[in-house]
Amino acid sequence: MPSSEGTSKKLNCFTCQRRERNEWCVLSDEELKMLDRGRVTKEYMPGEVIFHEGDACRGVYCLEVGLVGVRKSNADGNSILLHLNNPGDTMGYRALLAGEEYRASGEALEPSRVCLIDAATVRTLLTHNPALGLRYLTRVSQNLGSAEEKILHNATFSVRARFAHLLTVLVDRYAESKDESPVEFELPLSRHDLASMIGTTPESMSRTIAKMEQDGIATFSGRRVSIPLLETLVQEFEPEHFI
Amino acid sequence: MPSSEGTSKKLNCFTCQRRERNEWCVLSDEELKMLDRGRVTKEYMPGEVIFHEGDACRGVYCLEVGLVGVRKSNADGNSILLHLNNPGDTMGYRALLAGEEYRASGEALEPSRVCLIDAATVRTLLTHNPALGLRYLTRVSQNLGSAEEKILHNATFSVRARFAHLLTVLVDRYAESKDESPVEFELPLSRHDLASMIGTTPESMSRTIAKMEQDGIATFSGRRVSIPLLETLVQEFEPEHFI
DNA sequence: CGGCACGTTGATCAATGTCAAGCAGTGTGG
DNA sequence: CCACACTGCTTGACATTGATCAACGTGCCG
Repeated sequence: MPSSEGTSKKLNCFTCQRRERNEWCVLSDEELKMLDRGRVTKEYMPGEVIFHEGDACRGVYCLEVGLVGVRKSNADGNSILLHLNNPGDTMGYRALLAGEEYRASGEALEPSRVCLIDAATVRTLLTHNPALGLRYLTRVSQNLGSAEEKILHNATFSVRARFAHLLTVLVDRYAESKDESPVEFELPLSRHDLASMIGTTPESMSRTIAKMEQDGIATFSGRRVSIPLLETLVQEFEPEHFI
Repeated sequence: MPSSEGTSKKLNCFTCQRRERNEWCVLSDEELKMLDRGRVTKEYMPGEVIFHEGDACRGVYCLEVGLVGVRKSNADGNSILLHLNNPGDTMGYRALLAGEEYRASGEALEPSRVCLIDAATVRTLLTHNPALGLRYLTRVSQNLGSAEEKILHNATFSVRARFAHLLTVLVDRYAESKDESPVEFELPLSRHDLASMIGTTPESMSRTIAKMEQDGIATFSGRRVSIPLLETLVQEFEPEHFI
């Protein structure tokens, strides 16, 4: 699904629709010009790696079209899927801002178009426009909050509760409407990737799904999900022990 | 152990020894004056809460003396210990920078002296001195890296491996010297808190400790630990499967 | 003394990982 | 077109981990 909107012969940061949704929205025209000069756009097919854990930071990646998964793995070959990035999202900024190497890998999960903004350019923009830094400061601080939330979540919830939670997040992001019942939508992930998002195995994932179907929480057919009542799903991880 | 060094009759940000070790080191004299005006110092006994999860952010806390644990808990009453803060460390900046409420609580684990820098003051300093913002940007980005590391770590390692890892971290921070064998030092935490740092129960903690003693990894007597060989401890979480 | 927090230990059980097999769908080469 | 391999998913059997519940010892403090 390349270039659904961009029949634009010349793609650039000025005409980029996504810009309103990310940090670059604070840039002046002058700075946008600089951003555009520091940009290299590339297309990736599913499975292709955009940046790799351990690599020196090349800059900030800006997703224009597609879906990108951010993975992190340890020495034993285990890995987890930390984030899903949608069009408009930026990636790789953590490494740049921390002055480190990438500590996770970015991999296209759908055909994607990604712009790389050169590290030197981003650094120049950061010193040039303090508002950009503050913007990132807010963003990274919120990310840190979410990450710490996730640590607690993983430590104290069961696989089933974590999956229920993940499902509601996916509904929020990928379902057309979450107001009608049943809510139906297409999972953007394989079973394996679903499992690695909640830190479990594909086998446990499969069993959890089967059990939740039995309990009438949701029905699964391939990647198609139907949830009769969102409320029941939410109760899986929000115990309403108000007696 | 109050005021081990500060027989200074008048405690302030200029004479504060800790300042060199945190973000405030980038401030000018003028700005330091502002910092000092926005400061309120308070002492806490073990168990006392310094800031509380869910509270509106009052500012940034600066630990001068003592030890503070940062806890996060969920609706069911489970909780984990996210960080340990030592003199010179600052706390609560995540909430301020994200523009959120505190999402964790700070609790004195030892008698502590803590300065609170008023939120408005910090915000003024941030807009006034971009270097401070960049400093925090680096800091928070590194924290985010550690948090994501921890997510992977918790998801893929056993309780024993996680505890071994925690022990090496504690050795780094609290042992006099880690070059002599055996390494000996005093744990700054109760069994319960050790457990909540790696997301397990005190019972499992106890058993893990017992088993590691049997295996000759370390000996425990109350809070006193002795580690014959650091290398063997490290191997508990760094499998050297180079065959 | 009695109560209480802390730590340990035992017994038990549920949750989850591991290993192995099988099945459906898909593409490939003969 | 078929045989084959391959991948993703599911299922079963089993082992292991770790949580839970309960009991008990120890030291501390009123």
